[in-house]
Amino acid sequence: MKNFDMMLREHDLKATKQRIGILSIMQDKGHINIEDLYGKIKTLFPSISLATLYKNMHLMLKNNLLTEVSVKNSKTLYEITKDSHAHMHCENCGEVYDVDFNFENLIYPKDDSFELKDTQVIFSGICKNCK
Amino acid sequence: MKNFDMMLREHDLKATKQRIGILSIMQDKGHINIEDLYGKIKTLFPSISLATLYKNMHLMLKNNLLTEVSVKNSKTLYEITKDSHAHMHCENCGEVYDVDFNFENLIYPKDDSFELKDTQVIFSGICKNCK
DNA sequence: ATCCTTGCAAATGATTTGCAAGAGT
DNA sequence: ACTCTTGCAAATCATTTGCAAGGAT
Repeated sequence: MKNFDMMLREHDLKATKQRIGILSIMQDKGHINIEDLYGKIKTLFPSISLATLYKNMHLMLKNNLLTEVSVKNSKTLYEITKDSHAHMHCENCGEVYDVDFNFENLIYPKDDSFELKDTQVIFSGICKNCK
Repeated sequence: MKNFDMMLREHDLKATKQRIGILSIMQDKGHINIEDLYGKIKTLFPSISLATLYKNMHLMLKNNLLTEVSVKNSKTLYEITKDSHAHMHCENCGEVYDVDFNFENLIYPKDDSFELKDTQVIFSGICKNCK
């Protein structure tokens, strides 16, 4: 718990028990949407409100503690910000897996008029479990 | 108009004037979200309802005439399905640009347990106009 | 003629806001 | 103590549904 406590402080956020709870669930799940996260966090803090969850998600996103993962046909997912990697998204069960990926290998028409900040790669298909 | 008329038929959809209107706006705009699309389509068909727009978008997506583009922190965008390409997304103005991209060049740890169907690449940053 | 699509209104679902009480530093 | 966060309720915004009338083949 000291762990998440520090993470929050380092990102200029107060370490509330709700936030620590959110982060511990996210660490456990890897990728999670708001609905599922709310279900989980309520088992830790039965009185937590959805408004609090949304407020915290937005704050942690803004402070770069969390990262948004947008996948087609699915609710937006969130993960704890990690080093660069790609995602595999199962179109059947919706699960998202991290994939080691070296962005240096990406060959594309460099365009100096565009200030590149981030690159996202998402592989869609059917995962092992669903085949 | 014969153009979109045929496109619709080829995808097993009736060619209604509302659908043709939606497609012509999309062709013109390239990438557009529901809200903006509704604003535009209403100038062509003032009495069109949002429900009709949503129903048609879902049908055309299902029949692969349209493709969904999910970008972070923005409303979902839609485009007319085209040959494979990547996207550049401006974090400032929200504009999305198509980028020629050869997916053959993508090097990643192939995993036979995952049945790959589609790969999405999104470059985020600041576009020329916003710099 | 038949089946699909439209437009409307209402229902549902998702996200945001304001505010008073409580928690963190 | 001071400021930020929480929980609640209500407001707003986004998407979906059912149904009767109209349109496409």
